[in-house]
Formats: sequence, structure tokens, C-alpha cells
Amino acid sequence: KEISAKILLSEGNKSGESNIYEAVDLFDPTMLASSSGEKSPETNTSAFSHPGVVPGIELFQTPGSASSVSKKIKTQIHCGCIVSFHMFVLLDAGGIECITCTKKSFILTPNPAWPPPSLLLPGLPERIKDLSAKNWSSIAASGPVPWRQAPSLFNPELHPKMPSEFNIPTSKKLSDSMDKKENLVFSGRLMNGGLKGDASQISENGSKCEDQQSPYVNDNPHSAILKNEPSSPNPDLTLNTTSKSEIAEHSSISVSQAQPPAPLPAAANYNGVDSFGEGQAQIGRPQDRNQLLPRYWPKITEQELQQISGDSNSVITPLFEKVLTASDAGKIGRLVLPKKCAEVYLPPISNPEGIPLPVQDLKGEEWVFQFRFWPNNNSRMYVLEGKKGPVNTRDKASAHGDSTAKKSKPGEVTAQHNSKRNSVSYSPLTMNKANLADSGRKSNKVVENKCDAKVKPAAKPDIPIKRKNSILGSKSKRLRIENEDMMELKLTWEQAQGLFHPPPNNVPKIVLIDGCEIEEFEEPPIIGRPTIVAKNNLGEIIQWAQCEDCFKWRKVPGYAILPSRWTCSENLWDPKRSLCSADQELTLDELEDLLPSAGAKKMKAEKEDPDSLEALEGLDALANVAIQEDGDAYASSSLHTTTTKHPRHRPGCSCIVCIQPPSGKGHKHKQTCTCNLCMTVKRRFKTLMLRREIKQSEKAETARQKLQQPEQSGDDDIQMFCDAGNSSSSHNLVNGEGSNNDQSKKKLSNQLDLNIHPEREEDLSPVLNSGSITRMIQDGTGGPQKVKKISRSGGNLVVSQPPPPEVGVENYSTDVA
DNA sequence: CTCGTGCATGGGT
DNA sequence: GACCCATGCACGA
Repeated sequence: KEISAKILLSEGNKSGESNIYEAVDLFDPTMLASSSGEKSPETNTSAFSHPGVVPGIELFQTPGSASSVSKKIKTQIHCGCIVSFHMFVLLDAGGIECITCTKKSFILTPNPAWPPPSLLLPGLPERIKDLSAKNWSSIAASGPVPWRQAPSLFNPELHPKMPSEFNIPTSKKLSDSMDKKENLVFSGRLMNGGLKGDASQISENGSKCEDQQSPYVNDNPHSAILKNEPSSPNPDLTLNTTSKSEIAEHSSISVSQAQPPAPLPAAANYNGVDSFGEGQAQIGRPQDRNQLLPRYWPKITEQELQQISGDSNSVITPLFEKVLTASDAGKIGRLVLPKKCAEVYLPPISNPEGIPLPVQDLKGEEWVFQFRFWPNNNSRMYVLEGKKGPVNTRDKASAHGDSTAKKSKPGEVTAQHNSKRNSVSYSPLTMNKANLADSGRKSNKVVENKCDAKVKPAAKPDIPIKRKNSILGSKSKRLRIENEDMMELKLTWEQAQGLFHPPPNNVPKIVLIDGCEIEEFEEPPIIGRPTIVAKNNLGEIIQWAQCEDCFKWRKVPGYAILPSRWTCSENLWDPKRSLCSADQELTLDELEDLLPSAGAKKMKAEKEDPDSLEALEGLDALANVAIQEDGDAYASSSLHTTTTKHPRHRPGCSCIVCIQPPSGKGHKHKQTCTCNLCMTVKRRFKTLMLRREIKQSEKAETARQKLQQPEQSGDDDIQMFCDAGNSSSSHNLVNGEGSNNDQSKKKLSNQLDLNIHPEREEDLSPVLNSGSITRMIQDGTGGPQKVKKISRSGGNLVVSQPPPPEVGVENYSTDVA
């Protein structure tokens, strides 16, 4: 109830020499409490607790001292009357008139630029309607009124906007704008505080604002106006012809918007030059207000302005107003400024760093904001930074009804806020009503979030409010990884593990977690070329490494750590085979035995035991399934799938660590295991594979057609070697000898993996593509690009279908991704 | 672990 | 479809 942390910023001074932005805070717990008809401020201690009560900022300009202004204009005016400076209006057509004469002429000369009477209130001259209650009262009000209070009446630029403001919104428009407008409304209401009723109040909720309505709302406002009651507080003309309920039903926006509470003589004043008495001759920023969306138009009332200007001699020109969002009011201390507002009213900045912007609050306290921008989508986002102080101060004050400035703890405020909200502001009914709940939520969102995090459960709302941006909500899309991507991630990671070598001379610490031995190294691993570790005839540990150039496998000592790119020429240990021309020591069969690839295993398994093959596939797929299944935990599972560190895993866990023991020490689940987990995995894997096969057959068909094209079959410059890792693709082939191996060629021709969509790189089948650490090597010979996509996992090297020439190989790095 | 910063994202206009 | 802008979030201090 108590907070409208409205920050009012004033710009400039009379001379226009320097623009000093004045932050004026209208917050007044007492006022607000009374305005909302609620309890004393002491009991309403939270910030933004009222639904729809939102903070806002307004920017004002202070061109100069009011007193000097009044001297100027307290002279004879066009109509011949001599009036005080606050008793006149500036005419659309130019010139000024005293209030009395203006009233007469209103009736006689409606403004043709205005909307047809049908859009307005029947029976009222349009012009009078535009003279909102506030305007009117401003004009008519007694006491010092700054020059700028000659309202929009005399600013022709404002008029084109007016028709839209008067439009009775259709249902959608109404509802769309309801919440935002309500924010304004509430803001306005709170701004008004105990001052006067505001027509806009009614718009939010008929009942809610009854106690605050101006008498003119219910009574005959025409008479009020025609009577020219100086004390008339913001009577709202547009409300007069309808009952309150009707208003509440369908016209809140037009009400709140129809009469900008503080219509601005915008153009005449923004340059900081006192144009008073000089009509429209001095137009500093002619583009000003019309460039802004109406929602940024200042809504401050004259009374509020008076309050702000107060004793100071400055005259304040509202520039724009923004209802603070949650993030604006959050503890980050950043306030996003509407772009147009920033560009129109604030000093131009070219450096993202921005400039310091001195700002004064209502109490005269000075703050320095950093006015800056962020590049954003070829555009800019303007922000005020460093507002933490003022905002926190407001929080504190609002939370405790204490105007002394102390740093607040968001949590406190939050808790109070929430409990307040629960007890008063929100009920299911309320929340269902129009957009009220939305607006309320909006204003409260940041607080809610804080609450969730920091406040004891008791403070949680009774009514669960679905957090729009919950982790599972729309905002989490960035976190979502498509299943296939997950598999790719998992496999890629798995492959990457193969590139890691333990740091030399570093003895691992063996950690036992749930029976799994896990090696821990103090030093980070070395990323090197993956090799196949084996034993020679003497039982010594050796490694088989594949040459980057000729793809032949060379024997290197077990302790050797090879660079990620390694060729025969670097084979220091076997000079005989330090040239690519040298024969490969291993036969293909030997290599097949060596390679722990799924492909190789499967080829054998297929012959021996179809069932075990299925089990093998099932286990291979288990990781994928685990990832797919475990939606919430996918991140952790995908990240931990192949690491040997998984402190949280436990028996029964379907994560990869539980399924696959570290360092190839055998399966935790045997291939023939028929436990629930394995059976589930098998079952699901079958489904998965079935789907894939359907997909693949479609793609294969397409690919076959492509391959049958002459230019494709004749131009085989591109070869892609791609590892299927331990995926179960049966299309893959171990290629031990390179392309000059007849057998391989035969296999290659028969078993080309046709999963790749010939047209699109991203269409690579997950089975084939996933898990591959690819290396695209661009042939430097020019002409048709020769690409070899090589990838390995666990020493497995698989040849897959050559991609089409149009694949953008230039984009691929020649380094390991 | 918290906080600040800067950018990215995506819903809304 | 372009733009705005509220806010999420990665990253570094």
C-alpha cells in the first residue's frame, strides 16, 4: 500500500546551461496508506505490496525559477483580461487566454483535430474533454503554478495523440493494455496519494478505488468543470457518463490515458528555455513527446509537480515516466530506460560506458547514476546504473514507514511484502480478474523471487503463483538440449575423454565411490592423441597410434604422450616406420581385435550371439536413455555421463557412471542382465532404433538418389571419416588400411553410411554424427575441396559417407573441436 | 559463495 | 518481421 517508489527526475535549469536531473521521490507512506484506504503505514511495511502498485520514474525538466516566470506572465493577455499566470491557457492556434474566456470559447470552437464526439463523452465539447480534470484543475488551481502547467491545450503536437487515447478499447486491446495501464493507474494513484482522487483509480477496479474517487466522478463532472471550481481535484471527465461499474468493465485504459494527468507543453520547454509567455515560438525539441509511446508519457499530476518543485525555485518539466519493472526495482541497481526516452531526453552518449548523471531526490539528496547503454541486437539498451542506493533507500522507507534512509535488506522487505500480499492483496478471485493479478504479480515479481529464495516457508504465498520464468518455463529454452544434442554432447564428451592423458609423472589417487574405483589426478590432464593401449608379446604396455596423414597404425611405447596431431614422421621409437610409406604392422584383423569399438565388437557379436548384441546396444543406449529420461537432471547426467567423478551416484541410479564402470573394468550390468533397468533400456532402445531406422531409410533413399547423380559418383574428392564411437550403427566400418585396401573399399562401397543428409551438415544422423570429434582437414590443393572428417573414439576409426562438396568446409577448424 | 557486469534471449509490441 | 526491453545467465572479481 505504501510504496510507489516513484523517482522523478528533473532535467536542466532555466538557462539550459547544464542539465541536472532531479530525482524526486514522491513516496510518502502516509499518503499512500490513506490513498489505498488501507491500514496504517506501520502495518503495511512492504515494498510494492499492493497489486498494481508499481513504482515508476518520471523525468522532468527544470527550466528555471517559477518566480521569474510568474513575473513575465502576469500581464495583459490576448483576451484582455489580466490574470495570474496560473489562470490562463495557451491556445492551440496560438496565443493565450484567461481561463474564463477560454471556457466560453471551448464551447464555441471545438478542435477539429480531435476525435469525433462519438468517441468522447457525449455532451461535452471535445476540448473540454481534453482538458482533463487535472488539466483543468491545474489551470484553475490557485497558488503558484509553474508555467508548464499551461497544459497540452496549447501544444498542438500533443493533440494528434489524443484521439487514440480516447478510443474505447476493444476487448483485446483493453485486456492487453490493462495490466500496464493499471500500473500507470496505480502508480498515478499512489503518486496522488492522499492528494485527490484520480479518475484512473477507478479504472483498476471499481471497488478498489471507491474510497478515493473524486466526488466528480459520481457527481456531475460537467458542472464541476463548468463551475470552474478551483479546488476541483482531478475530476475525470471521461468517467462521468458511465456508471462506475461500466467504467471498470471496459474503459479503464482510456480513462487513465485519456487525460494525461500532467499534459506537457513538451515542445516548448524541453530545451530548458523559459518559453513562458512566448507561446510556441520556442520549441526546443519538437519531436519530443510524440516520439514516445504513450506509456512513457508523464502521468504525474500537477499537485505532485507542485510538491516536487516545492519551495525550490525550479520549475519541473516532466519528460517521461516509466513504471518500474521488477528488474528495475531489483537489487541489481539497474534501471532500463526506454530507448526513445533516453535518446530524446538524455544526453547523447556514444560510449557504452556512458556518462555520470547527477540526480537529486526529493529530499535534495544527490545521487549519481551512470547513464549508459548496452549494445543489443544492432541497437542499444539504455540503462541507469548505480541506482541501488536510492532504490534500496526507498525499499527501506517503504518497508518500515520510515523515511530515514537506511540500506535495506531485500529479504526483509520481501518477507513483509509477501505476507502482506497474502493477507490482503491476493485472493483467487482477485487474481482471476482481468489482468489485475498480472499487474500485481509483475510489480511483485522480483520480491517474490527473493522470497522464494530467502524467506522462511511460512512466508510463501498460499496461492502458488506459477513463476513465469521458472526453470521449466519458457525461459529455460536455452537450457534445453534436444535429445539428439544430448546424445551428441554425451558422446562427444566421451570421445573427449579419450583425448585426455593423465599428466606425466603423476600418480593418481584412487578413490572408491560405491565400489567404483576412480582415479583422481592432482594435475589437469594433457590433451593428446588418443591411442589404443595394448600389450606386446613381452607383456609390455604399448600404444597403437594412428598417423594423421596416412592413417596407418604405429606402435609407440606405453609412456608416450602424443600430440593431438601426430604423424609417422614423429614416430621416434620405430625409425623403420617413421614414414607414411612404410607398411602397417598390424593386419586388419588384428586391428579389429584391438579396436574396442562398438562396431568391431558388434560385428563379432552379431555372428555369435544376437541376443548379446542387443544387450550391448542396450547398454550403449543406456546412457542416452538415461539422459533422455532424466529430464530434470539431464544437465548433471550429461555432464557426468562419462566422467569418473560422480559423487552422487548410488545403486540403482541409471546414470552412466552406474552403468558403465570406469576404465573399462567391465559392465556393472552384464549384457545378459535382465534387471528392470536393463530390460527397460532394451525395450526403449528398440523403439529408439526403430524410429531411427525409419528416419535413416528415408534419408538413405534421398542420399541414394543423390549418389546416383553422375557428378557425385565421379567426384569423390571428399572423404569423411567419422567415428560412430560406441554407437550401434551397423553401417560403419573399420577402416584399418586406408583407401588402398581392397577389402575396405569393398566394404566401403557396400556399407556406406547413408545417414547423412547430403544437403545439410546438421542433418547428420545422431548415430553417426554424435560422439564424433571431427576433424575437417581442408586440402590445400585448391579445386574441389577435399575434406576428411576424421574422428575417433577409443581407437575406433570409421568411414562414413562423403559429404557433398557444398559442405562449408572453410568453416571448420583443422584443430580438434 | 556472492556479487557485479555485460551480453543474450525471447516474449511482447 | 523488426524492434524493444525485461530478464536470464555466464563469467569474472
